[in-house]
Amino acid sequence: MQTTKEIINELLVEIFNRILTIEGEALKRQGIKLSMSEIHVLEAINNAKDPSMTSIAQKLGITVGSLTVAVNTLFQKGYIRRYHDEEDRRRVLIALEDKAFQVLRTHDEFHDKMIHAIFEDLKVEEDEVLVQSLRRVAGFFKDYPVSE
Amino acid sequence: MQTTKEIINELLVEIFNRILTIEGEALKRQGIKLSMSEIHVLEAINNAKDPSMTSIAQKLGITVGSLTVAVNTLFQKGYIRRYHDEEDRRRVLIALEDKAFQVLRTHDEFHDKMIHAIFEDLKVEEDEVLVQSLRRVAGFFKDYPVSE
DNA sequence: TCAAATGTTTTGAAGTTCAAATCAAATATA
DNA sequence: TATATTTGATTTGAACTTCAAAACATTTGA
Repeated sequence: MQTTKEIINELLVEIFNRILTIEGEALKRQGIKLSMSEIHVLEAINNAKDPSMTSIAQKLGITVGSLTVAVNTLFQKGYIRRYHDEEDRRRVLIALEDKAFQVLRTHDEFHDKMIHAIFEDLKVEEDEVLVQSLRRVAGFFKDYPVSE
Repeated sequence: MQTTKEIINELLVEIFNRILTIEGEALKRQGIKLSMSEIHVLEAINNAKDPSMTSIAQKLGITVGSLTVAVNTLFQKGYIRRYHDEEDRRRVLIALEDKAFQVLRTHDEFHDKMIHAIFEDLKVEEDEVLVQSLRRVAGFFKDYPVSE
């Protein structure tokens, strides 16, 4: 009999990678020539209250230098544009092009379908205890200090 | 108010990455010069019923070629050894060296502590509904077809 | 003003992964 | 039994992701 810890461990080690693969393959099938990490960058830009390099990099948990590299290619491919903050011209702000919004919409649709399939299979949609527990787990990690 | 889907989405996109980072940093603090993916390879070897290249690569969801590369460096570093299956000399079997068992023990201890901290914080240890739900979620992804 | 701090980019290196080519051993078939 | 095919693994070259350190630009503070 597995303990809760072992199940959580399994989720962390195996499942996460599998989901990334599934989503990556979906992108390919849909003819979208972006990797999952590029999608994550676009998502972070989309959700950013403050769309500056530092702020987005922090959300993604990568260095600003790494983000610059990613943003360079996304710009080349026409998914984003850069502009300077007029208040502070050191700051580079990023905005999504229409092309990016389209891709995010398509990706969200797939993601929703996948989650929907899970719920259909598991019948957990109305499971209030699960919802509460997951919310707490998510909250826990959200606030967990990322030493740096 | 977030929906269950949004919470799951958050878990998938943000939280798992964060956990990988946390665990990776713990390795560094402990003076272990291995990446999380190398740890995953060692774990897969450790748990393998059939410790052959093909079988381990399949568990990890990577190609056998990629695993060969990983195994080469783990061998260089003295964490594993290779030998041929005497029944079928094409097959290469992998075994862990003591060094690897030590690292896995240390890693497991940290992982347990982390999970323990979560449970202490969340008080979900005896939450049977959560356990059942997580088990089903894990099971779902385990069987999800990885098209290849 | 100019030194320090802050925000970003560039660069070089390391790690991960894949696909394709190659090699080695086992199995099937003529 | 020879040899063609299949199966298991390795090698190689390329792409991608990421980081750290150096460099650059702008702002802020003494």
